[in-house]
Amino acid sequence: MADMKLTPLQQDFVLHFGEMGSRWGINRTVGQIYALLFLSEQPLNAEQITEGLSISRSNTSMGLKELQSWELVRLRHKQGDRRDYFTTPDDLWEIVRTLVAQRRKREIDPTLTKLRELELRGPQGDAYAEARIAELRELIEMMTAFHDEMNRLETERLVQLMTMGRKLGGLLDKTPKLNPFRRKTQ
Amino acid sequence: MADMKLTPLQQDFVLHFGEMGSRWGINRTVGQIYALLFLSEQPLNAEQITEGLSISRSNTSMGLKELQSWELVRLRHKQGDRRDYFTTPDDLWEIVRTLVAQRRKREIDPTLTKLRELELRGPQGDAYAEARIAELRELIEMMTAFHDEMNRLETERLVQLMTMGRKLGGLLDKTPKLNPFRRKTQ
DNA sequence: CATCCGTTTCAGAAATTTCTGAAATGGCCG
DNA sequence: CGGCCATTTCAGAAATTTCTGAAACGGATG
Repeated sequence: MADMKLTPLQQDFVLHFGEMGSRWGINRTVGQIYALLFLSEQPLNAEQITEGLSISRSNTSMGLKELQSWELVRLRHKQGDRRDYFTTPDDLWEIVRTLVAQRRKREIDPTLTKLRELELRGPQGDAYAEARIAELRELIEMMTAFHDEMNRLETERLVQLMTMGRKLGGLLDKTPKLNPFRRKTQ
Repeated sequence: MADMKLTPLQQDFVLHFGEMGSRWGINRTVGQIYALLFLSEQPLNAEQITEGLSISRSNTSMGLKELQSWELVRLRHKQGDRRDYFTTPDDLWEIVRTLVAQRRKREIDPTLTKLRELELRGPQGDAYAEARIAELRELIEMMTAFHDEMNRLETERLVQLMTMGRKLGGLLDKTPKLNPFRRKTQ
């Protein structure tokens, strides 16, 4: 663990996460740091990450700060060593929960706030736009409420729900019911 | 509809979508074009969008191309007018389905492919990393299978499921069952 | 309080992404 | 075919984001 040469497997995984970073809304370095920590059994310190990824020390520092702001990374300490060591949670479901929660916070919540703010202005004479905005707000509220529910489930129940497969549809009452989100025209 | 002055409501909504664009993995212009189309009862042509958003004609063209590649926008034609007109679907659920499908295609599927590729190499002597990769692949497979299931449901059933609230947990069998994704240690 | 060691900040450099105007393309019509 | 109109392409300009090295910071220790 001293010289931090990556195995070909780590190398490949890390590079992939780096490339995907931009699609995931993080930058390459942040993706690579996360990937490296994800595959490391032992916590790593900033120096090891810097060396492993051949990036600058300050870049590592910024990347770690970013990952901490996402709460995707844990800080650890070792006896008699004042450097910071980092890991990712062992439990993948916990990672997913964090990821979803953070994306919601950054990608959804600000828009929900904005939509509510727009509605507070009351009718402005553009009935279509106003209806469209209200409809979007309702949809987002429904989805976030559902997310809250799923989040409340213990992991075990969640896995149970997700692995139900075809049985899912069967659980639901098939009585015809009006769908508030379907429009009359197209 | 001729001179495309935006109302304050449209203006504000469009600017918000522009700002959020970067968080959503699209650029400002693309976000703005989508927002404008979303609030427009009538389909708009490229010229109207260009004018409404005060951007260049070529930027509009590129933005529309991008939105078409996401399948988030529909092409329409008017009698005796050979310009292309664009709209967003009336049905918000359809928009959400498209969005989720596209994000999965761009953000998840390539990684799933990569993970499988890494596993095909067989044991390389880094048991921890190999286990971690396998675990991640299994998790992603479970989630995509679940997505496929949800996607199969008609909108009405989906809404029914999402609005179940607390009853969700109650539906599930509470018999203790081993969770294949929880690790022994932390 | 001076030094050591690890971390963070920050201004500018480098890289990347976005945007524009001009030119090219493509199809329709007379 | 030649002109017209809408759209796309593309090379360079502009804007934004990422990355680096150097300096500042902070806190433990002798």
